[in-house]
Amino acid sequence: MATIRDVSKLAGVSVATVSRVLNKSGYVHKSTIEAVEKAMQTLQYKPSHIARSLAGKRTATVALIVPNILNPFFPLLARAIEDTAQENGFSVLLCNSDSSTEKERQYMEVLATKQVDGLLLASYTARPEELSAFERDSSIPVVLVDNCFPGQPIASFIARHREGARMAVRHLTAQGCRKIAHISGPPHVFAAHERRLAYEELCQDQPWYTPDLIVQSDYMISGGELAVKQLLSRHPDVDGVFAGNDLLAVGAMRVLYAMGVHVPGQIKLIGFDGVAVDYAVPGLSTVVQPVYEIGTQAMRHLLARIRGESVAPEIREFDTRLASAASTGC
Amino acid sequence: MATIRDVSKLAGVSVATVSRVLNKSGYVHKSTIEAVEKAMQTLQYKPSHIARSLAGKRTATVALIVPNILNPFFPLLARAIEDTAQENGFSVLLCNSDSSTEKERQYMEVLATKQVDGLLLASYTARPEELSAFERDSSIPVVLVDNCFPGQPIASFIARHREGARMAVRHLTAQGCRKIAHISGPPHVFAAHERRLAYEELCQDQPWYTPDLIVQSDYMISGGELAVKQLLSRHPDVDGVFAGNDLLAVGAMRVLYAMGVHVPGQIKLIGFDGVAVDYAVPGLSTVVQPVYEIGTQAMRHLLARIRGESVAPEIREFDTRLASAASTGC
DNA sequence: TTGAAAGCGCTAACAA
DNA sequence: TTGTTAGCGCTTTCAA
Repeated sequence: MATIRDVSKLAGVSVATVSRVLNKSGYVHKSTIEAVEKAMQTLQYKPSHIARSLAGKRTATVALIVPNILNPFFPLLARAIEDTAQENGFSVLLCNSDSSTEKERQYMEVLATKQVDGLLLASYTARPEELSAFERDSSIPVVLVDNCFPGQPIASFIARHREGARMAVRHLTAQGCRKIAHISGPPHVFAAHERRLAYEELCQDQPWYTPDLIVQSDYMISGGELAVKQLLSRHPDVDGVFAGNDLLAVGAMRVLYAMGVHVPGQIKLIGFDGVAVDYAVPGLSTVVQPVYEIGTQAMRHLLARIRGESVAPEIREFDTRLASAASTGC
Repeated sequence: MATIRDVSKLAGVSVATVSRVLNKSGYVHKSTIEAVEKAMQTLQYKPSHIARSLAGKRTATVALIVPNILNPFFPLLARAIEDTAQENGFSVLLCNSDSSTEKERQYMEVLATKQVDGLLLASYTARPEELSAFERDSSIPVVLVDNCFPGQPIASFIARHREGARMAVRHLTAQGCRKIAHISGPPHVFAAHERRLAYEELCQDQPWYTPDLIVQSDYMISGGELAVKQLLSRHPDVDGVFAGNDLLAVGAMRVLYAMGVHVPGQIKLIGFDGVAVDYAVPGLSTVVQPVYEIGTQAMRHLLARIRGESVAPEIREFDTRLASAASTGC
């Protein structure tokens, strides 16, 4: 592998000059530029990122920590982030935290010693103080995705879950549902909380409402299966289910199908996220988050921070969209 | 951030000694080890990966290039690889090639200058000579996943697709199918080719067989939708479909459902991969690849290569497993 | 068992 | 417009 020194010798200039043409910094005579570029060509010179990182301070690498890339929400997010990174000459380190604060902590420690230039974090367990401390100590900018801490100075990119959930419930009502249940996600997950609040807000004054129409679950298919069984044993007359996310909805759909309960004939079902839409048969109604857009914008913001542009750590919210399909009778 | 020099001063030893206790290399007196460790503690010392990489040659980072993390096959692979990497102190860079040789080439160039220690490649477009050349020029070991070049000295980890496909076809036959079609994947994809060969091998001598029972497609849901439409217009009497992968099967299932063709009553359907199983309603029969195992073993092999252990670049094959469900009447 | 010192390949003052 | 040089933080001979 040719080094900057080899190039400088071949071109008959100093390494500083080579560095200058490499970084297009400072003044270099046109003819020297050409000579240097020619030397680089013939030597097949490729600057070492490692050496650059040690000398300068940029690694051109960011990290993405997600709970689990197997949850279909995250591949789309990862893809958006990687695309945007790639366009800007950055690489992406992928980390799975399993929502364990311990694993998150470990990752962040390694990432700091690897000197990544920025961190995109999809976490529902991290505390805002820890994140601020990490930013301060490591001086690595952090951007939160799909979560936020209102009032804290942490950049966050998140959909308008409350509004989206309202759309879901209203849609069920509009489709004729008269007793709607909700399978909610983990309460410490901001999005899950928001969705549940929207359901309660719209339903709690209805004559048929009782608190145990809400079944709490995780965000997994198996959770949806379990939840809908519980629900039907408590309330056999439910005719609409707002599942906290698409995985829960798929789980619910599978059980209903197995039990011979017709969807949407007997029960109408709607999910949230818009990630499993293409897989479900029959089509699953859902509230679609603009995940790709969220990822792109989050990465753009992070890049701006990395470049030292002074961007405020605002909370950016994104509109959702109702996608109605067979599972609600559309 | 404390450096090795800070530690050496506080401990009253040289940086070389600190380096020795850091790497547990060479002889160090027990009492000095303790002193150094104490100094590291009080200074909260964390060695810089970057500096280590420049001095030594290890980055403790590998790259994973996949066509597209959105294809549900790859998150599972990525998860396996990342888990194994993490257990061994390695990080994983994620790259999406979109099966473009140009993007692959670009990534590999960047990865070489970033001096990743190894490359896991899921590619159906790369040529074996290029890979060998890359290994030689960059001295970065490459492991191929879900593809292989028989006869070439490139380590490969891949399922026994031919056998798996035979299971699929035999299962359809056993379930009573008397005219079986095949939706095949891209012909340049090794796995797709193998699966198709198995289908042909088992079906071409049947009285009902005609070559146009094979519809060629991509490996996407939309492809499956299109293919099954074509198929039914050509052969309305087909009663079994072996889809080249689960995405194709899901696409087929959606169209069949929409057309009012009952699955499995009128047509029995089976997929391949085992990645969308949990999403489909009703359950999709499929041939399950041990994707997690493949990823784990591939990463282990790569780690061995990185450590300089002399491992032969063999082709490792993995058994598949039939998972029968509602879509074939089980 | 320990230390001094020469790099690893590059950037960024500072001089010229 | 260009060159000299001192690092960046660590590893690794080579001597002691």
